[in-house]
Order: sequence, then structure tokens, then C-alpha cells
Amino acid sequence: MQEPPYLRGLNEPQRQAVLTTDGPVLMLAGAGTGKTAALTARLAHLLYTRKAWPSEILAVTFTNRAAREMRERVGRLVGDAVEGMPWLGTFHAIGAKMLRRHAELVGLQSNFTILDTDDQLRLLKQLILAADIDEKRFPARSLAGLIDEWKNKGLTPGDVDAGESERYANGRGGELYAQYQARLKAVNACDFGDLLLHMLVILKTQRDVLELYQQRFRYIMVDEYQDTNSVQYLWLRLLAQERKNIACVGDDDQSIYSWRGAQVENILRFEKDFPGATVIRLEQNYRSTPHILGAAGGVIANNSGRLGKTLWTELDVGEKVRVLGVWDGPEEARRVGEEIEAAKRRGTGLDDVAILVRASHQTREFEDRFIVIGMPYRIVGGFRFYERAEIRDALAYLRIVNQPSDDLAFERIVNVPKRGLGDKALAKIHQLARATGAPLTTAAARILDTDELTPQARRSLGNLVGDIARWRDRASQLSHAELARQLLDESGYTAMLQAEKSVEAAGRLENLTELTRAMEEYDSLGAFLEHVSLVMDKDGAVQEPQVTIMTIHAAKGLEFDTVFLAGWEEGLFPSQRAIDEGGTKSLEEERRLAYVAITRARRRAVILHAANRRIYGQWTSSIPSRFVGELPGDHVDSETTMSGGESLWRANWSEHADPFADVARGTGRGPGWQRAAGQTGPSSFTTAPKRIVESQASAVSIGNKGRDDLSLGQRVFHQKFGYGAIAEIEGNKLEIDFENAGRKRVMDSFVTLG
DNA sequence: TTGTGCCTCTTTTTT
DNA sequence: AGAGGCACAA
Repeated sequence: MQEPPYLRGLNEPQRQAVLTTDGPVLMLAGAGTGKTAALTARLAHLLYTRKAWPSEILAVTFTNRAAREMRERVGRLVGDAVEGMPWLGTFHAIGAKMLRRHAELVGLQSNFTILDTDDQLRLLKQLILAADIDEKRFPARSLAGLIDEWKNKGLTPGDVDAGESERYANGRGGELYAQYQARLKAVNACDFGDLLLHMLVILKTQRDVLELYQQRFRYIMVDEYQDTNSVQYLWLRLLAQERKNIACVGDDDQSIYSWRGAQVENILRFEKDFPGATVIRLEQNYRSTPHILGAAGGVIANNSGRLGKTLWTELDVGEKVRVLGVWDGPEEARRVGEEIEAAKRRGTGLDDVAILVRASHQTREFEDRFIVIGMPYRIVGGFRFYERAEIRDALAYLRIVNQPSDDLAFERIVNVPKRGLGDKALAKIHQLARATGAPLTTAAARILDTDELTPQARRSLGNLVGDIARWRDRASQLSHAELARQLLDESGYTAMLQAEKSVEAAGRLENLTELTRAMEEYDSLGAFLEHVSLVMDKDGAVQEPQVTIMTIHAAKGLEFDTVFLAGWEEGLFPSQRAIDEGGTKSLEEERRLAYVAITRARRRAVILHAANRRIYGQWTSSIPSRFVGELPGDHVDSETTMSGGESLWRANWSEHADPFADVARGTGRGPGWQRAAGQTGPSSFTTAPKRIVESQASAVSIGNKGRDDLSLGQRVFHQKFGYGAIAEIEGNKLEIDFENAGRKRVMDSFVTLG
């Protein structure tokens, strides 16, 4: 008998994970052990053997990216059947889908709006103000954080006890939470947390609904189980209670989201929660070399309370992990740039290279450097497309057209662009709205008939109200993309950006064009708005090969041939906060982060640490991370560009302007020093390190063909810096006085004639 | 109502 | 350093 195609190439434990379909299954899958392959094969198996119809499988992931990937891979195995899988998606997408069907059970209408964090914060600020609480002492942000935490734990306002309530404004936390929920209901909206919490309440209180879903979902699969929080856990437990066919995949060593409410305990406790569970360990790693696994394993071994896995691989031993000590942040960026150029010459594609950092601000140093040397790069994360102000503004306009009662959208755009409708006018509209129980748009229309507003404000508001009414009329006749374009023009939004004439404004205009283009792919305005609320990312167009720069968090689940791990210094990684506040738990999470970081690499990993770094604008001397010290010696090579250790740094001072002559320097002996000094003891600073590497003077330029279209004084345009005039030409390097960015040195290949 | 200068704060951020 | 918030002036 021929075995089905989806089993091809799977190892024994993977097969077991695929074929053990019934009863609870816990799949402990270490980094790079092919868990997605096993998971998708399992899905294919369920469909192939007719154990379930596509619509009878609940498959949840955390990220849209993971959901997309799973959909694609299952599609490859079973073809179109995947199209019929309505319940494959993120927790939030699935929550939203269910909630729209049962919205009335929690007092919402099924076309409720999903608020973004901006709206949420604005709403909370209003409540805080109304409650006469000093927002300086008790910031809206912390209340938002607290409410989010409660929702993550599955607590409704009624469940918040005095002790919890005490955490905000002397015990008024619970009261404000209740008010917030009431306001959300009033404007027919909910936040991200509600998508899960409302559904949990429904499942808990409505027997028939629970039974409906328990019946429907013959099989449940959960990816990244170590990252589930309490609501998600409670959800799953309810849904799986009846059939108990639940398969969870995870890796306790990769739990890095506790600050978002994730409970590693969920995975540690699985066998207790689901008695009789089959536990399957995936330990064969297909991704990394033995040295990389050895280095990662050595670090993570310092954590306690692990379920424990031993990764092994059949791959060749490969290169050792390199630890590279440098003078300061700029040198770190310079060195990485040089290394990448060298790797490129050896044939490594730039798409195979990533730089991983602990905190997003670290990306900047690399960005600056890469612009200078002309290294193509992309930054993942940071500002996401749909979180940009201009996109949110545009969306708010669309929301107000789509949903007249969307008060928060109205507030957002009422004075953007500036229409002379400030706090005063808005307060009056609010007052009328409250008095009549009408939404803000209605109140705004009514207030025009009164003499509440100044003539100027009245005229301005009249225009806006008329505009909105007109757009609403057109909504039925025009495509929504076309509507968006007209709306942006007629509202004056486009004009506002055009008037600004800055590089940023030009970028914003482009983003808006991109937005309207993206809208064309959706059937209706409603469908598009649902997409943007839930899928807060944009699949960027594939283009030329680029180096990827991102945070370690963003890199989870990805892999690269060569990985640079920057900024392994005490205070940066592990972060100062983890050191100061969270105790062992936080430090262990940082260590897991280090583990995730190292295991992203297939063949080469380079860990960097700088002796000096500017933190909050202040030059600070730093010592290598304790995690550097935890790397096992047999898997690591250490180098430093500061030859001879500390004593010779002074010689370097003449070459660098010493920016912190007055900063007290520590002893230089700290957690990571032993490793950093090249496997020598803490007392042997005078011993020469294993290898001395001199920093190259400057980077090699790429694309060296000179240009004959450039001359002094020529006006040019640069992607990042905008318009400027050439002040100096030196080979293919230019000095340009930018109108907004000042004088910068850039490669000629990066400018176009302005 | 809008523009300004000072003060504070600063991790990570899948949804 | 750099952004965002807030109090005050025009």
C-alpha cells in the first residue's frame, strides 16, 4: 500500500504527531524541528481520511503570518479543500467571526467596530477626565494596560476585586473598567481583548452556543501553545471538553510574550489539564549546525523549570558562533556592514541575512550605516502600515461613512485637516449628543440649527456634515476604493499633506495611494475594514534582495542563513528593566529570547557587544551580556577589535573623540567578560585575545559606476532624506545639503535628479 | 483656536 | 536624542 503524500519525508515522531488524531496531544517542538510540517500534514491527514470536513476543524495561530503560511501549506497538500476552512486563523480573527454571529448576547450589534489602541486611549482619557482623576498621576496608558491584562485573564468588570481595582487611581480601576465597557457598548464597538472575552462569556453562559461549537469542532489544533494567555486557555478548554480532540504545539523554551499575558504554565500543565494526553517530542533539528545548537542549548540550560528537550542534528558541524566585541554602537554597525559585504562576495544572498536586535531603536544605527554604504535593507516591525497616523485618519473617514454611530472616528477626523473645530466646538457637540442620546454625527448636524457655535465654526462644521452626507450617498454607487480617493481629496486631507512639502508628507501621500490600491482587493468596505482591524500588516511587495533588520520578537518563527545578534550588553540585553524589576522570571524570559535569537541561524551566527553605547542621549560604558558568558566555550570563537583588552582602549582614544571623558568607567569585569575576553580568566586582561581584528577604514562601495549627470549644486532627491543640493562630489560619494535633513554623505546610486 | 517652548519618559508589541 | 504631552501666549 502506498503511503499518502503528506507523510513523505516526515520522521518518526512527526508521523506519530500526524497519525495520533484522537484524544489530547501535546507536541513539544524545539526550534527548527519541523513542527509546521507536522501540523500541516496532520491537517491534511484529517481531511484526507475524512475524519472531518474542512469546516469541522478549528486551527488557531497567533499571527496572521502563521495563519497564512499554514493555509498555503495545507493548500499545497490538499488543494482547494483548504478554501473551505473557515476556522483556520488567529485567535482574534476567529473570535471576531464567532462574535459577529452572537453579538446580541453581549449587547452588541453584529456590525460592531473593532477599535484600535488610539481610539481606546482617547476613550479612556475622556472617562478619566470625567471621573476627575489626575491623568498625570494615573496615566490612561496604564489603565489601558490594566484593562488589557484583566481581559487577558478572562476577568469582566464584575470579576475585578478590590485588590485588583486598587492598582489604578486608589481603587477606582474596576469602576473605570465598567464605564469603559459601557461606553464601548454604547458606540457598538469592542477592543481586541473583547473579541476573546465576550466570546468566553457567551460560551460560559449560553449552553446552546457552547454545544453548537463543541459539536462542530471535531478537531482542534493550536500553534504556539506556550504563548496562550488565560482567556485563550479557557476558551480551548471549553471547546475541547466534549470531544477532547485537541492537539497543541509549542516550545516552552520559546515563550517570550509573558508581558502580553501569555502563561507558560499552560504548556507545562497540559498533561494535568487533559489527562491521558499523548506527549510527542520533536527533537531532530533540520535548521542549524551543531555549533549553533550547542551555543543555544548552553544558554538555555541556565533556565530552570523546563520541560526539557535535547535537540540534535545530522548537519555538518559548520562554523563556530562568533562573539565580536567592538568599541561602540557605530562601530558595531560598521562591522556588520563589512561582514555582510564580505559574505555577499562569497555568494550569500542578502535575503539570507538578518540582524536581530533586542529593542526597536537599535535598528537605527544600522539603518544610518546602510544608507551610507548603499546596503539594501528592510526593517520589519516598528511602524506598521495600518498604525500610521495618515492611514488611521483615512480609515476614520471611511468608518464614519460606513457607520454613522462611530463617534471615535468622528472625533478623530473632525479637525483633521484643521477646520477651526477645536475642543470648544467638540465639547458642544458632545453635550448635545449626550442630551439627545444621538451619535456625534447626528448631533453635529443638529447643532447647525442652533447658535451654539461661532459663525465661523458653524460654517466649517456645516461643510463637514454636508461632505459626510454626500460621501454616504455615493457609497452605494462608487467602488469603495474610488470613494476613498474622492473622500481624501474633498476632505482636504490630500491638500494638507501636499502643502507640507516635507519628505515625510510625500511618504504619507504614497501610503494613502497604497491604501486605496489595497482596498480594491476587497468586496466591500465592511470587509476591508474588518481586514485592517484584524490583520495589522501589509504584505510588502517582493523586490531586490535585502538584509532584514528586526527585533528578536519579530523574528520568532523565521530562519536565516546568517544572523547577526547585536547589542548583547548588560542593560540592553538583558534589558535594564528585566534586571531591575522582574527578578528571575524576567531574566529567564530574556534568556529564552537569547535562545530564540541564536536558533534563527542556519549556518552562521555572530554575536556582537559594544563597550560604549549612547543610551537616552548619554554615552554609557557597557559590559558584555551575561548571556555571552553562558555560551559554551567549545562552540564559540571570540574576537575583539579592541586589541589587548582594556589597556589598549586608551590607545584607541586618540582615534575616537572620547565622548565620555567624564563618565565613570566600571571595573570592566562583569557577567559576560570572561567569554568576551577570549576564554581567558577575569584576571588575564593583558593576555592578547585569540585573534586581533582591525576594523576596516571604510566600507566598500557597491554599484561603483560613476554618474555623469551629477554636478555641484545639482538638486537631487533621496528616499530617506528628501530634496537637497549637492555640495561635494568624491567618486561615487556625495555630500548633500538636504533641505530638511541637513548635510549628509550618501552614495550617488541612492539619489535621483530632483 | 492654533502655535510655542518646556518637561517627562523611554522594551518587547503577533491581535 | 527624540517624541509626545501640556501649559501658556498670540
